[in-house]
Amino acid sequence: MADPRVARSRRAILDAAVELLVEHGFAGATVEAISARSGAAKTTIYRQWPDKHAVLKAAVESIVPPAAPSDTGSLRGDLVAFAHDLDGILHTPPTSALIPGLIDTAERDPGLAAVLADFTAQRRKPVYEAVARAVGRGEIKRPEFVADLFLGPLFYRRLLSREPLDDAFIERVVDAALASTR
Amino acid sequence: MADPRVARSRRAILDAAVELLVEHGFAGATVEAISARSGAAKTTIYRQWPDKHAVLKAAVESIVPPAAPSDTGSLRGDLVAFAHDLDGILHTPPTSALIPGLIDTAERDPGLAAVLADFTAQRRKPVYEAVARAVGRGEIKRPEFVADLFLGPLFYRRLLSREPLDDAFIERVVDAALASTR
DNA sequence: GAGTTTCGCTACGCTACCGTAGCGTAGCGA
DNA sequence: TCGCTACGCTACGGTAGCGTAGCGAAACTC
Repeated sequence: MADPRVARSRRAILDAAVELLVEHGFAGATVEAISARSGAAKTTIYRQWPDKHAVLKAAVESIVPPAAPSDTGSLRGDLVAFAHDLDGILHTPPTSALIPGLIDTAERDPGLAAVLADFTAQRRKPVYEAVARAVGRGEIKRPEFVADLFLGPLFYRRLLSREPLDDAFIERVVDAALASTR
Repeated sequence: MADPRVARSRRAILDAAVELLVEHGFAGATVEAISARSGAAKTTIYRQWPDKHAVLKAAVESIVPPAAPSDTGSLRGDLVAFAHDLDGILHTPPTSALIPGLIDTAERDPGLAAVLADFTAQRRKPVYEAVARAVGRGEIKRPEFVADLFLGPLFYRRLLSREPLDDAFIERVVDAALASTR
């Protein structure tokens, strides 16, 4: 029923596309380069997707990292755990190298904007859940904005100031986010 | 001595380049499009810059916004003022539309990375100065990381969560940054 | 094993863009 | 006014990339 050749070439193509996006950004991820690296013929690529845009979108979608749920019993512990998880995503490929290009492309591409929104939501969801638990425990009083206060400085370091997320910084970010909730 | 024609065409070319970067990103800012929009011939562009890359770099450099110094007497007041200034930069062209592309391009282009670093430094400098004054007044005790805690959430909203910087949010960001310094 | 489907390959047509050359013209400084 | 310089224009050569067509071969299903 299901021909394994389709899944095989599909995976090879998407893997090659992700590699090229990581190495050279959206400008360098051409159909011909994807074909050369994946070993799949250009015609095979166009048999599975209507155009280049669809290939790249599928490639990006194929690596949205799953949320990492964490319930340590305290909001502080949860946030520190999330921060370390996010540190990995922000500083190891493929996600690391893909985020800047995705943010830029999303500015003018509704389809990829949706993918980026999905990625953002994936990151915010466990934060919201941890905050909700903390509210339930009476641990904090003003839960609004916590996700922005917490995630903002972590992304800022990756995208703008280009400094690492060391433990001292993470502790401080968590402290600041928590301090304003009381 | 100085031929005004050079400055005139230079400005027309850079203005057109910025417009195209704003509208279509780096991919759409081609030399031919710049020529068409500016009214300057393609040859004139190549008389002033060695290649396309140099033109785009000059275009980006031409719009780095100046720092807005502010000294209200309290760190809180200074930060709120900076936040409103940054709100303008993050949400009105040309800077607004240029930042995502600049961040992405800087990943693989050392020249534009320097331009981005300059932009970032422009934003951080008055924050550092305000923090130094606050330390001098004995207003805060732990000045490190304040710039990240303060600027991070503001950029995060522009780039990732795409929510506006309303007054309630700005107040909260400032509160959080301040709370962790005591 | 027979029939079907997917594959890789080669070869295109087409467009967009880069960067250059040569020419005549118009604006500029002195 | 005169010489110089920057200009716009047209025309290139060359490259890269998109998406398509037709074919025989290989892999898969049943």
